[in-house]
Amino acid sequence: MSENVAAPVIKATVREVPERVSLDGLENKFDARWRQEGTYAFDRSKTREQVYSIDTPPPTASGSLHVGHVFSYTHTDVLARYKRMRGAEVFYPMGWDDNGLPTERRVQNYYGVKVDLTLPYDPDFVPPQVPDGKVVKPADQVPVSRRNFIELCERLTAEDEKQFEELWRYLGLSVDWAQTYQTIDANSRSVAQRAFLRNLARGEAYQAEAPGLWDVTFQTAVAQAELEARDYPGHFHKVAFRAADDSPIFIETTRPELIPAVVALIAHPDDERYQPLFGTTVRSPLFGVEVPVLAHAAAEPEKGAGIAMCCTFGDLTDVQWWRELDLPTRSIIQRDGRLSREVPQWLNGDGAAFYAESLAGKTTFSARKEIVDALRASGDLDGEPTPTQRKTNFFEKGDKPLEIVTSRQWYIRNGGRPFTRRPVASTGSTSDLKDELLARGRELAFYPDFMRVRYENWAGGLNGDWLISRQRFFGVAIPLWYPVLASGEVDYANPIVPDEAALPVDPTSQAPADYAEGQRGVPGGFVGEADVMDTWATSSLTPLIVSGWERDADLFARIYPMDLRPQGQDIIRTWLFSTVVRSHLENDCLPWAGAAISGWILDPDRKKMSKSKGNVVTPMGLLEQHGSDAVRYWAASARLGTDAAFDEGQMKIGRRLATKVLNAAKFVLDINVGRLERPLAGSPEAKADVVGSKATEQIGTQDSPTIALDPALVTEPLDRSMLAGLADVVDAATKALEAYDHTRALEVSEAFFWTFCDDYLELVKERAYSSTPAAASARTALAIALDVMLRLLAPVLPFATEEVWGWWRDGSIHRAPWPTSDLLREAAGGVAPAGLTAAGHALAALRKLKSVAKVTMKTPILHATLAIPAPAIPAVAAAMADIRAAGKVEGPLMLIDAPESFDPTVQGGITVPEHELGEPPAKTPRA
RNA sequence: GAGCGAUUGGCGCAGCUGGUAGCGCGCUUCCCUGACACGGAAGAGGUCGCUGGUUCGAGUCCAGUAUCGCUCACCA
Repeated sequence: MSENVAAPVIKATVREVPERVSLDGLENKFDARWRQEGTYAFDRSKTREQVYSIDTPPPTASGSLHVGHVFSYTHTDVLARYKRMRGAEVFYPMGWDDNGLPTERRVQNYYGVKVDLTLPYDPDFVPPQVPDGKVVKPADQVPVSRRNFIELCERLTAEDEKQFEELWRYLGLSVDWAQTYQTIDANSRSVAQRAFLRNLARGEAYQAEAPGLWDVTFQTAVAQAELEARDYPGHFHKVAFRAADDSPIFIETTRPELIPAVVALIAHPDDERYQPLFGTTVRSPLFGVEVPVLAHAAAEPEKGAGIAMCCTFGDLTDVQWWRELDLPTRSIIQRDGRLSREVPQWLNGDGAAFYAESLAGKTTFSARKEIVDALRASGDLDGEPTPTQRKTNFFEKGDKPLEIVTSRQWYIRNGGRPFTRRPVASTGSTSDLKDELLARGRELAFYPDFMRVRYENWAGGLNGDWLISRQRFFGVAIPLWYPVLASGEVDYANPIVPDEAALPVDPTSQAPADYAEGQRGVPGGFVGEADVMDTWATSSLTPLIVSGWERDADLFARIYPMDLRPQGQDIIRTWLFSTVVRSHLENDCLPWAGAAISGWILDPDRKKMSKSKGNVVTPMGLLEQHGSDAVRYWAASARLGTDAAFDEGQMKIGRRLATKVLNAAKFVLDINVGRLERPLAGSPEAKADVVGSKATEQIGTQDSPTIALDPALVTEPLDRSMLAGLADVVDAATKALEAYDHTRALEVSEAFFWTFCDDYLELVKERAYSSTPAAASARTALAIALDVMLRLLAPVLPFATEEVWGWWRDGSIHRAPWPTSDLLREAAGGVAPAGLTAAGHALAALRKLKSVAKVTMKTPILHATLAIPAPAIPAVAAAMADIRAAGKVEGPLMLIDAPESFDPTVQGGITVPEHELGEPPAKTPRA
């Protein structure tokens, strides 16, 4: 700082300052200008060290953006603008997550179509016209090929995406709109398929035929990350199994409809009640199936009767027992959630007849009723079912409890099961994958830091690998085919893999190399994998998608690994974790250095805002009503990781601040170009000046419209003191933003700005108006402060600050350098910030006199005595002329030492002219 | 059941490495002062959830406890 060569003095030319300032219309005005001038365009000639790259969350395209989006995206934008002003070349893309179930459902309803995998692609397909709001019943939906369906998805989401972009532009996100992607576009599909194939080649992706959680509504397997435990009412049924001697063994179950699928009864090995039964068999009620009584440590003696019925499969504990005790498989629940239509082979006699007659093809709900009735009739039900409330796993988007069915699925290793990777070059590591991923979590910077525990909880608690295959249509296809053997059987164990150069591929409509389409589904031919990947399997690759992985090596080297992932706290276990997994497996590094986690928006009742509650405000309406700067101010007032209330009051404060910025700037600039210049009060010319603004303006035109931001011109102690305070603010704001604490930065900047307006501006006003030598000091200090304060506020208030910048500076403020304290400290010349504080207190004391006397502030004070703590006396004395002018003190103003008090107070009172006091206001009692 | 946050004037929040509380809104009173009435001035209002402990001294550190929120686990 000390050795710096004096920077050239900035000379600004004031072009035009509007007569009336306004925030209205700034959003569209500057969106157009920024677009035209490419203000936020990414310069890809910059090196990795110069680049700050952001892995922007792609919002779900099929739906609408809500206040929560505005909130969290503003956080990112504030940071992006800060980094840009700090000189970084910011890579700030925007994606649209149009891949997956939400889009699929929306397209299905919007166009009234459904996918039929057997149909060929029809290039001339025209979707049916569905009137707005009409819902086409599934039976009436037009079947289309998957490729046609995907085209419709792309068409519809393109419209949504246009609207989203409009909103983001209006909000002022400094995104480079040339850097956009969709999670279903060809590049994303290529990246997703390529990454999958590489996982496959390295043994990190595998398929397995296994029992897993299944949603019967969407008829797809779901992953652990998509589960949601919800309260679900049920009943305990006390049911008798029979031992060899016909004595009853009571179990308790909430799912009696699974009795036909029972494979064992299980109790804890130490449970003395059941120890005699271990190794024996018992008969199931109604069906008379003999099942063993077994011991397993996972059985809990306190739960229910202490002995559990193990069925294939009622829950994940059943799966565990089935696996560890090597039990047979007796599945009766089908993929549609109904009991199988054929009588299971292990049933016979009366049991088989009962099944055929009363249970086959029933939903679990009706089957349960049938079985309970039958148990009651047979005397195997002890007492009546007792209601209970339990937690059950649901698919987060579903509304029926998940069932467990056995199916062939694809998995990617994520540490949920023990796995050791091949030693990797960089570390030579052969540690367990879970440990490696936990280490990655420790390596990643979380803002705020406590969000890390969510990662650790999740990664540490995984109990299975990541299931990525979905039995859906709109998604990235799993890029595989399987040979069909001569027998007609499909050889899943030996998938046919496409060449990476051919990606993306759709195995349901394209034949693998060396095969002809005519060989599809015939012996000696092939079948295509029908499943798609889950949407997270694509979005876990966003850093690779945006950075041109395997497509644009030059770009990749400048962007990846990235600097920041901003995202919501709710998807740490999904998006954040899965991205770390993919990056770790593919690139052996973290995908980004840090993750900024935004909180929720709560409505005033402290409930999470949600559509279903009908309390969602449309963001565009909000922006139009309050102005984007105001809404951004509200968002920026909440710290990362903290939930915030939806608070329009805060937006009004933001608007007030933005308006104040315009007005204060207008004043500073006007006064600098002499537009407001006027003779000192009391001089003969003063009387002539009351004519009005026209005359004043004419005076102003005498001066040059050029302002020199020259620290050497700041000579008065009060002015220097103000700049010293601002220097501290710059340092504090910079430090806060470096720590991703945008709230703190805003707070200190804003507080200073108000002090600047309320105290400093008022104190120096008279001097700055005048043509005295000290006026130049005030004017220059005002201009220097304005220049710095505008830049401090620019990340939060991009529109108001850009407006003001345009009045007197060239280029965009958003490409201007972030302020440093050097120049300010130079101008302050060692004067302490406390001087302004003391003078401000002195002024406040004078104001208080008038306020207490209930007179207007322009009332002259005839004499006053200020008691000031001794250390502050020199500063106040130095600013005496300003204090007298601002306080309109016309008579003597005495300063005396008041060691007891830290604030200046008035002693002895003041005198204001009698006539100014007027009649004391009549005190009428209030109702 | 485990973990993580939060608990400060009516409301929304700050209080960094401990020294007897700050801001904004709202409220009261006053002022249309030539940057701004989308403004300005001055006020009233809190023993910082509770209980202990460390310390000369604790919203600030430690232990426990309560309430709220979230995350994970919990389907017999």
